[in-house]
Amino acid sequence: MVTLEDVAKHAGVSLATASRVLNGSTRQVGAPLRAKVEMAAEQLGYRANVAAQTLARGAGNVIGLVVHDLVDPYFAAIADGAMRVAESRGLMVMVGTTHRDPEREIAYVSTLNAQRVRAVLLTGSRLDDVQVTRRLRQELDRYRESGGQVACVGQDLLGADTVAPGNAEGAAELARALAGLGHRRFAVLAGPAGLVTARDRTTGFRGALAALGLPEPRIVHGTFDRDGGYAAAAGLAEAGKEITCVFAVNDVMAMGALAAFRDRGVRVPQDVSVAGFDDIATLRDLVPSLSTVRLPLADMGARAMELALDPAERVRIERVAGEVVIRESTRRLE
Amino acid sequence: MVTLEDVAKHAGVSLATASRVLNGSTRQVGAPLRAKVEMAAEQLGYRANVAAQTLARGAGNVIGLVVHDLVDPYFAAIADGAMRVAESRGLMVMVGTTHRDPEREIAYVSTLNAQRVRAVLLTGSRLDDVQVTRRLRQELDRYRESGGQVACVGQDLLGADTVAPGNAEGAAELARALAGLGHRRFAVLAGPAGLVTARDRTTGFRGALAALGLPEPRIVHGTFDRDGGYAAAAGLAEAGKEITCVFAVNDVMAMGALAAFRDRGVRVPQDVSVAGFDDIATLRDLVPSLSTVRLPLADMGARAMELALDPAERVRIERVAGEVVIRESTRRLE
DNA sequence: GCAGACTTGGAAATCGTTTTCCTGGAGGTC
DNA sequence: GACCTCCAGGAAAACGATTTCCAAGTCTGC
Repeated sequence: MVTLEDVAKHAGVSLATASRVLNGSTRQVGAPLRAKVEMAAEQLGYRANVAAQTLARGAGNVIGLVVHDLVDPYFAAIADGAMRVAESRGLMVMVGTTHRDPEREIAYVSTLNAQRVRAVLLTGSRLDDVQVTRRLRQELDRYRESGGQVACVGQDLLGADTVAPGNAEGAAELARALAGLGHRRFAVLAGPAGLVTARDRTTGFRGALAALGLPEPRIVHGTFDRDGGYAAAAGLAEAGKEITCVFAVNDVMAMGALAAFRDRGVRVPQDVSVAGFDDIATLRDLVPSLSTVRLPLADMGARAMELALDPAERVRIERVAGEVVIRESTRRLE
Repeated sequence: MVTLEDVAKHAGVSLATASRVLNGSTRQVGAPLRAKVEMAAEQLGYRANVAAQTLARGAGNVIGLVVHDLVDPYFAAIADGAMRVAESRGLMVMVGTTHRDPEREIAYVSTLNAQRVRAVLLTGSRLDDVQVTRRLRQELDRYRESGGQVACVGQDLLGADTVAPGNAEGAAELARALAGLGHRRFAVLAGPAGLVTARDRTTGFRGALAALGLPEPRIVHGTFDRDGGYAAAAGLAEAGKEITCVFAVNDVMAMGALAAFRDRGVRVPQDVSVAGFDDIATLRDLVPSLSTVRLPLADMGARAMELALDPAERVRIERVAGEVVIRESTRRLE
């Protein structure tokens, strides 16, 4: 293991000079010495020890990123956007996946704190659990006290810079668009009861329907993933036929719903319309193509990273509006 | 920032004792002191400084993971498997995305070396470029000299532990299966010319056809992603009609091909059969469902992580066989 | 009751950098 | 030419842990 001292010795200069040459400093070093140090470093194959640098400088160049599930394209897209920004600034990203376990999320913040990462990005929906949220906030506060930055993608529940998608508003606008197509009797595949994102989308949707004087939609809970959408839609297909339009609170669930209907011979959109939320890129080629609310996921991730990297006095909440996109999976009722 | 010294002082013990209590050690500490230290740490909200630990111990608990593109479900699945193993051992994962730029890959190895990560996992296809491969190997050697472990998912080109999917064999078996369905005139959406994975799958497929005495398939190059599949299939649809089966060298390209055919009124599988490779989970709900070669991606990622974490004397190459899965996108010719 | 073995606690060296001082020489001004 | 400023270079003190070595007890066995 070749250290800076080896390089300095080999170049015949002091440790300080070698450090100044190799790892950026405000101080100047004369050209001849500079050249000697660079030569020596090259010859010996010197690689700075980041742990030592982090210790000495008191701050590293690593960012912590916490997601629920990397395989979910929603998180993959956000992570991708965030990582591009980090890369462009020469920072490494440390990723933790919670698999939707809030305890793991708290544990990750603690670990990332120990790693003295420069900032932590928390992405994904919070649970509607005061206890857990409180403990998470506590852990975050501890991290901030030691100089860390925090940013979120999702709900503004943690007192940190947040990129907040307009879940309720987007869902409401979707509801109005679907009502505009003539739909009256809806079902909502609402995901888990305790998940704030799912709840916001559900209530936004219901609220808009109520404002239009339309009947209450049928609410079906389930998991927030493809299988949850499948199961919920399957239950629906068995039960009543009077529903003309199903809103799944995310695209992946909508994909599951599509599969469930297909397996049961229910045609989409002829027999029932289906809409999702997120506009996941990987799912654009589904047949029928999915009506949904588009969220600029990569941009949201990128923006959150920027917020974390360029701290401000005040807590900043940036709202991101979703854009309703009507495609083939929802039809106009005559 | 509360340090171990603060804790020790607060508990009225020495630094050494505090260290032994809080951060695992072989040495015992008496119950009363132990309790005092734990109390103090709790009260002060002590979080160990990993940079300092890494420096003192000479080895950190971070793993480096290099992927080409996190949004590509292929890499997401591998990364997920790898990260689960890392998590189960209490290790953090630092992720770098190359966006298919081999220079970035080399740069990442260098950065991860500087970070003194315990192991580096390189996933994804190598390019068929001797220069780049040589330089990457050089960087890896430098990393290994300083005690790092390396493992790959993909081709065995780097002299490191490798989990190697049977690309050629899987493609060959797929070719035989498709021939068994009565197909004779094939096209291969072969991806980029220089990409080893793409090349292996293409040559495996061609080889099997040749062995069966079937005519040469038509080879169309393009990018390795959805749009590449779309463009290649689009070109194909314009040109000849005599082709009855199209093999896209990965599922994402096959999805693009499906879309291209659909847009042009070419029915799959009635007019043309389509097969892919990988069996991406997110794509299981495509219509028609995709015939493909299943690769246990998450397991491969997990296995590579295990190889990296449990080093051996000899370089280990583990071959993973793909399993042909025939679904709806390929039909039997009568 | 005592030699030897084992255990527990602490002082201090160490890990590889950065950075603060300090020093001596060069350059500029009057 | 004296004085002041500026600057390149080096010695040494952090940074926050771990770990080696040493000293002082505490057991054990006879």
